[in-house]
Amino acid sequence: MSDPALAVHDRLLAHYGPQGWWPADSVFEMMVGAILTQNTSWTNVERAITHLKQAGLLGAAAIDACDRERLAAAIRPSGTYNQKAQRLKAFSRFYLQHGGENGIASLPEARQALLEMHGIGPETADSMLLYALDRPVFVIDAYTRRIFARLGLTPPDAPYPALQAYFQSRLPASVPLFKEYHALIVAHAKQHCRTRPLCAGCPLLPGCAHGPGVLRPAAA
DNA sequence: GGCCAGGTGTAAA
DNA sequence: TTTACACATGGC
Repeated sequence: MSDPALAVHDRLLAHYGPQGWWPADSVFEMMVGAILTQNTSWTNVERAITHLKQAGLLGAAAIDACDRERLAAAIRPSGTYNQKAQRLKAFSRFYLQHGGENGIASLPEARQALLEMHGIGPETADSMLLYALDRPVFVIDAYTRRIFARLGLTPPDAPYPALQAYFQSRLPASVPLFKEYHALIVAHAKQHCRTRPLCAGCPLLPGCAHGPGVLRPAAA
């Protein structure tokens, strides 16, 4: 009998297939995307990243050197662009000071160092650690909290560290597994569990309309 | 026109 | 220590 946390992953993977996260051309682009996607749809992040590329601003030195207003204008489609411009500049400085992703990756307390930066919270830090730096940390987002609360596996108000511990204590510490799992949760949430407080047709819920063990889209 | 998006930080109560 | 709000564009 496998753990429910692993069973959910297996069902999601069987249904949706590998998600291929994180979509980016470089490690730095991934980390930029992690900041840009804060409370923002990925399609808007893509627009912002395209603008950055066109402006020659998708590099730490370029972001560090450019005016905050110009950076903000480039990332405008991602929303909260003034905040994010400031955050990108702070992160780019951090990135340069540590000698790039390899320097950051070699920090024993990389997570703590990221969290100490203004504008990088636990989800952004863990997204960077998992997808950009290949550290086996499980990323918790609003979807994860919502879905697993609905499944009755975790308390709805469980704090971030408790949810992270839930997964990390039950799953093998595998970077590919953690990457795929978080991506699958997002893919599933987009399709089924966006609405609150309950998604009656969610195939992961007990007694769902699709019957036991069956995963397919809620749309008829 | 309202709600939501691969959150985070700050300020009231 | 909770709760509320600001940040802000774009899709549905």
